[in-house]
Amino acid sequence: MMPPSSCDDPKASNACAFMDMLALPDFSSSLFDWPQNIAATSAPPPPLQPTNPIPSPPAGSEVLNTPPSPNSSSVSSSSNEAAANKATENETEAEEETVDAGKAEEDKDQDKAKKQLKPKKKNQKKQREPRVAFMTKSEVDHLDDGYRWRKYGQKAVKNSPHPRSYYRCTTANCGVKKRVERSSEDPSVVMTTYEGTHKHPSPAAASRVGLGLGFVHEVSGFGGTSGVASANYALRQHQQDHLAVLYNSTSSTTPLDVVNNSSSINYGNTSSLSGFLQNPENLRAFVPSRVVNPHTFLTDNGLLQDIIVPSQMRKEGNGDCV
DNA sequence: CGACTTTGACCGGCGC
DNA sequence: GCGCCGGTCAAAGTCG
Repeated sequence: MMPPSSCDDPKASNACAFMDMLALPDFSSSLFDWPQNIAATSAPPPPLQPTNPIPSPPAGSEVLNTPPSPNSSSVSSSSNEAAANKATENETEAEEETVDAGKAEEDKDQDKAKKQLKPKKKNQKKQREPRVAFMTKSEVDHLDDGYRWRKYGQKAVKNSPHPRSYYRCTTANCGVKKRVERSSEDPSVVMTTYEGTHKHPSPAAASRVGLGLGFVHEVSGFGGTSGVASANYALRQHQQDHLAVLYNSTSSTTPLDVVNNSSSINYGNTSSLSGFLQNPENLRAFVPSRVVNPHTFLTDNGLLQDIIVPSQMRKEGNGDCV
């Protein structure tokens, strides 16, 4: 079922590739104390811990990159923020209500009422759940990431012939959500956004002990790991060979990190998420303020280590890994 | 029959 | 204030 994990994959130098492809500023000497020879550094991932088995994205697709559109930070956060906040509120309330199982019925009714009347609290800009997004090249919209999702909505996307689908983790008390939409430029590209953190093991992971579904957990400081894990999983699963962008929308519009796996896609229109990401300038501008601590990244077997970066990609930027 | 999808409606935020 | 838009709900339909 599950494709072989690529943890032990020789694509370890992804971190390096990551930076290269992004043509990021020289973080190695400024922001952080980047490890030398990242490529070499990405040593074999330590035994994965079943800590936070996170989701895993897709099966049967190539992870490309994410879609935060430059102008609209829709994917990443801003525009979604509002709704997200709203949602969060609802979720929070829901949780509180569910505390008392005996009131299940009542809650239901209340929920309804809530929805209809919305006496919601205001000025409570709840913190957005950590979000991670990535693009994959796939024929299927809903990629298998190891978790079970229920579709709860679909909306037409402006300026795009492809609708956006909304999924929620079916596990009780797990508020993780996922948004899936196809790129308007390249229909073969699926943009997936994970929001929130799973508080339970992945069903798939359960039967996949040792597969390495815990690494994402190591990427601390991101504010969340589910999405990251999912993305990682996806990447691993599909051995994508494209650009993968992961960002944490928790912090407004700053992506957590961007991982480039390839440059085979050419999005000319920067007004689109994909196009935006294709522009190194954009990436550069996006990442710096919140670049993930390389140490965490590399030494903890974080994202990069899990994200597959084809050798061909490693030469995108400067070519050499510091 | 339960789980999941579809789909139209609703709601709140935001920009004008 | 109004309209647009993203996100969510929930009834109805579909599927295994």
